[in-house]
Amino acid sequence: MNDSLNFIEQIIEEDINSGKHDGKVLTRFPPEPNGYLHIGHAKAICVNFGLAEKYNGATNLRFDDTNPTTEETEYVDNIKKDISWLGFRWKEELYASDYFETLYQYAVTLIKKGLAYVDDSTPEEIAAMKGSPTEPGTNSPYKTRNIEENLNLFERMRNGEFADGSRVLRSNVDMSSPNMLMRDPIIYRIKHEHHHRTGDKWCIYPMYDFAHGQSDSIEGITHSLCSLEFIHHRPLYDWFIEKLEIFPSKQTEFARMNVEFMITSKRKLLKLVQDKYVDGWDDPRMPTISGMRRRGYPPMAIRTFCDKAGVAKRENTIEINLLEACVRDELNKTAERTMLVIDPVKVVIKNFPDNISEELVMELNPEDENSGTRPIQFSNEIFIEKEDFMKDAPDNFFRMKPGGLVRLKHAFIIECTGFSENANGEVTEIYANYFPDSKSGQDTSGLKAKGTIHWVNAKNAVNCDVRIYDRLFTHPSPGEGVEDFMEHVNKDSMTVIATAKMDPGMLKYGKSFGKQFQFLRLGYFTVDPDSSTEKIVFNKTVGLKDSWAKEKKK
RNA sequence: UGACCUAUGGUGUAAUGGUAACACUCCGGUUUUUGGUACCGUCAUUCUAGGUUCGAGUCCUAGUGGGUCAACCA
Repeated sequence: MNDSLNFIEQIIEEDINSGKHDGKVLTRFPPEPNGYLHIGHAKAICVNFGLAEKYNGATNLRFDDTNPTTEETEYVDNIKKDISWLGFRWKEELYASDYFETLYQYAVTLIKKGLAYVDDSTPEEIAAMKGSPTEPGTNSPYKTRNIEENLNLFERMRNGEFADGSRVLRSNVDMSSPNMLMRDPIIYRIKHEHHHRTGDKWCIYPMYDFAHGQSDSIEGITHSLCSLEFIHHRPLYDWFIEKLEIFPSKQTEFARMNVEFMITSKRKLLKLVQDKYVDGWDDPRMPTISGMRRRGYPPMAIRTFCDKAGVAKRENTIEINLLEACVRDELNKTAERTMLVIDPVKVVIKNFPDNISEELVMELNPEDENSGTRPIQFSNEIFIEKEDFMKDAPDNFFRMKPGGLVRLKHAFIIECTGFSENANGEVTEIYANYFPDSKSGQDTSGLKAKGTIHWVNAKNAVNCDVRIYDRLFTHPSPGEGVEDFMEHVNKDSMTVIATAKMDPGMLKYGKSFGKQFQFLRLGYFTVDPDSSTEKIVFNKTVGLKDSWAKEKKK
């Protein structure tokens, strides 16, 4: 597809070429099971799984569950569902908590080497001794505690003899390091908490820095890919591997992907849900994977998007245009076409016989020769889109206008002969004549219609709900330049339309959640789980490009 | 008064010391029974100052801008 390599691919190829790890590539995706996956995670998933796939390697799914107070099994299931939906398969499903005993022994090893000590200081004291980015820290009075005492104390920590927060195990590195993370970081803390997997077996839990890299090493992860914010952790990551003399996994950092009009902060997302600005984590406006799924974004479109966004180390904000282009591109190839009228007005075709209907043929997807067709019924009363008719139309308006010709998609050319309107000047009904010899596919009329519009047979049309979504935020970088990001929430991000008309044959898709359609000339839509076989609810995924909208502005 | 990362069109990513390119957007056009798709075209780019070199977007130094780091979170 593209023969230029990103910087991680270059590293991997160098490693393969030099015979490192026998040319094997093993990556990992390490979510903490305390929230829902979002577009940013999708990027990390694509990078980790994608690279492994490209280099004939594999990827472990490892839940980073070292903090029992925030983690739940419910999230584990959703995370697995999201990754699978994106189309990736992990080699092994693992948990950092699987390694608690090994990690404990690693800590003992460190203590025995004089590289870790039990600190009785309070959290406040430890913070004070940390120093600041510009000032070195100071040594804890417990830093010189002897090995025997440390071993004894650490064992008693494990045995539950001490209260939460009363003691910690710290690594013995360097309190004067310019890297704050090297200033004797805490590696074990006491938490008398129930863990979602280990239950009440443990009351001490390792910190991220003493779990993540070690887990990588235990699994034999060759390339541990993470976001840039962890770059300061790398010296520590390497330090533990060196001192513990364990498998040398290598951490490589790349920049997180930001997307215009989207937020990925767990706290902010939660606020939107709790304050009911959206209808749950899978609301189609949410940047969560479950939200995008419900919105109708195809998994392949999300993967293509992440690929096209690229991998590098600088701050970036990807235009939402690119995501929507990927979605359209995918759906154009795959979505079944049908006609639906969102804002209907009736057209009466005066020279078409009443009480009969004519069966016409509609192609399911012009981009796919094998997609087939479906029959549709034409009669003397149809609905068209209100905005496809203009009383006083300019020359560049190619749709329906008095005295003008227009093609009804898959049907006939009609000529508008008049209309009626109410006291407010709103058009209530339109009149037309059709040309029997202008039928789609067998047109012998010689007539030319500049425009083609979609329609629905009014004689048997049924109502459905259509939910139209707009951006969740009014600013491409929500929260920028204002005190509270909520100031940028778009209050009109969802419009529910209950007047839409469709062919009754569509009712059979009432339980086909996620089924995708292109409503001709309107956009891509998908069946929402709120649907039933009595009443379908469609979510608008994304509109078609609309060059008429641009033309109108001129 | 620290350390680390980073700087290429509007956006993102390439160019691995040798003609700055690709995608999306924008704008214009061709085709079209979706004002969609497809196709073609236009505009537009190396933060600044020094240095090394026959030659620097690339290497070096300094500056400037942006980002990150002081949770018993991950």
